[in-house]
Amino acid sequence: MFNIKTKIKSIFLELPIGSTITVMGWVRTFRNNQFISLNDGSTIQNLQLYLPLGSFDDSICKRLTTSSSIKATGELISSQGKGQEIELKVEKLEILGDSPADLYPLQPKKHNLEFLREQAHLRMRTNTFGSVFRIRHELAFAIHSYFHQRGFLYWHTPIITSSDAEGAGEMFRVTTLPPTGASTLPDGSLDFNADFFGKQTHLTVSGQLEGELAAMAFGEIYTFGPTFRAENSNTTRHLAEFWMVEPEMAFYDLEDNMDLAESFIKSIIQQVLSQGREDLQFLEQRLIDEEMQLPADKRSPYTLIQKLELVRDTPFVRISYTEAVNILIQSNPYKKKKFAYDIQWGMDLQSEHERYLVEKHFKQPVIVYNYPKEIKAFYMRQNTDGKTVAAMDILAPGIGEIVGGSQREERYDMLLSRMNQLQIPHQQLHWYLDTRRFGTVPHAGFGLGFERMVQFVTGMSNIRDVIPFPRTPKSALY
RNA sequence: UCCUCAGUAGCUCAGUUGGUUAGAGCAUCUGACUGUUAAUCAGAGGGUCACUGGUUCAAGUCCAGUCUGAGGAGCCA
Repeated sequence: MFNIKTKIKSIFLELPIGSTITVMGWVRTFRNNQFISLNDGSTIQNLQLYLPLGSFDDSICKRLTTSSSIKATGELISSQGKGQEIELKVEKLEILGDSPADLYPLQPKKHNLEFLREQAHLRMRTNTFGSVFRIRHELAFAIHSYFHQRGFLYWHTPIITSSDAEGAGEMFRVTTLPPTGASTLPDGSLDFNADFFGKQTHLTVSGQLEGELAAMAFGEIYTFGPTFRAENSNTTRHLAEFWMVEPEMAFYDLEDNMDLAESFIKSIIQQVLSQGREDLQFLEQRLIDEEMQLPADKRSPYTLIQKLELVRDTPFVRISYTEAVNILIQSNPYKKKKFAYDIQWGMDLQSEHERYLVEKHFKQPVIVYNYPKEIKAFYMRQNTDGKTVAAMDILAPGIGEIVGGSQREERYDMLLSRMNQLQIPHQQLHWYLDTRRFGTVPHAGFGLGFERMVQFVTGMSNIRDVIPFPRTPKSALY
């Protein structure tokens, strides 16, 4: 029977001094042959277990190594030591699983993140990753509750798709064809008729198009699922497998869309500020310690929590693409030719330009809207100026694009002609076009990269450190 | 994919103009100590210098290629 255990988190909340309780968890350190620092994952806080000298056999004490798992029962007392207020005076101790000290790869000291990335199966037992993944959970939960409270339907879109016309990047092929000796057509290409689905299939790169179908039935929906891109991207903000949140709303225009995105981000940040405080404080201190190494002018002006409170409390700046270009052209770095890339109306904003806007000029999240239609996707609604589409990107300090969205083109003829211009085959998307033929309505939506949001909230600089098992080019450990 | 940097003990790193048997701290192991806070003290063990080839009397060190990792860029969320 394991359900007699008390979670360490609740012990610190309730402080039931004098009562006898049982805890189970993993040993972080065993000091002075008397003190176990125990963590059970429910909180970043460790419970100190006190083993009076001589009360337990040497053969037991020797097995209290880092990451060994134990069950301990005793009385909760106030601590005589300085570092903690309470401790458990252990009367019964059972070792559930040994952890040989000469083999266990993690030491009770600071490891760098690259080493821990290679120990992905154990790194969640460290303070930093414990906090990151508890906050990841808190954010995921906050996302569901935000949409659920507003009557959005949680909509499951397919992970295996047969449409290759979504245009959101390279796709992973899904196949049961044998690696060698698969039957081919006369022209030498693979015969996908023999494949599992009788056609070529891929892992999804976006659930948006299927999300739009649901918005045309339920009004407001969101998806929250895994997404796959076979791009050879080697950066601190790209993964081959990541999680994306994609709300899609009928009867919304671009402004409604921006309002929702802003309210959504503020709400989930508020949720983490109130529910994940201890973990945020730990991560904040971690960043402060890290920044101590930097020269003063390179340090960030805010602490992690201050940054999140600022985002929660300040209205996002909203500027059109045209205004953004004007700001950039009048900026000092542009005049002094500090930008590596040129800026002209019609060109996509480069990372350095987005960073300037967000980190130097406005110093807070910025929504840029109404982009030139040439640099945006076929499904975005064309504006009356004939040059721009009703797109919007939310740019966050340190991360860049965290949300990309648009009002969708609901007019059948306009959509069809744009698809023809871009040579997108409509045969495969007849089901998508049908929504514009049968009861079409103005609608809009956006995509939020979940890991980028976790990065923003935790302050972790590499996206590989905010997902439990990162998949990147040349790397799918575990 | 491009540019830059890196790869030496389990971890973090030092290793001089190429020159004996490649070092340190932490961890580990052994012993001591005991109200500790990544406990402390003493001793011991631990190396395919990423891989392949080349230059040289001699390569951890120089050269070429490969692999892996990191940062930046592109693509994007």
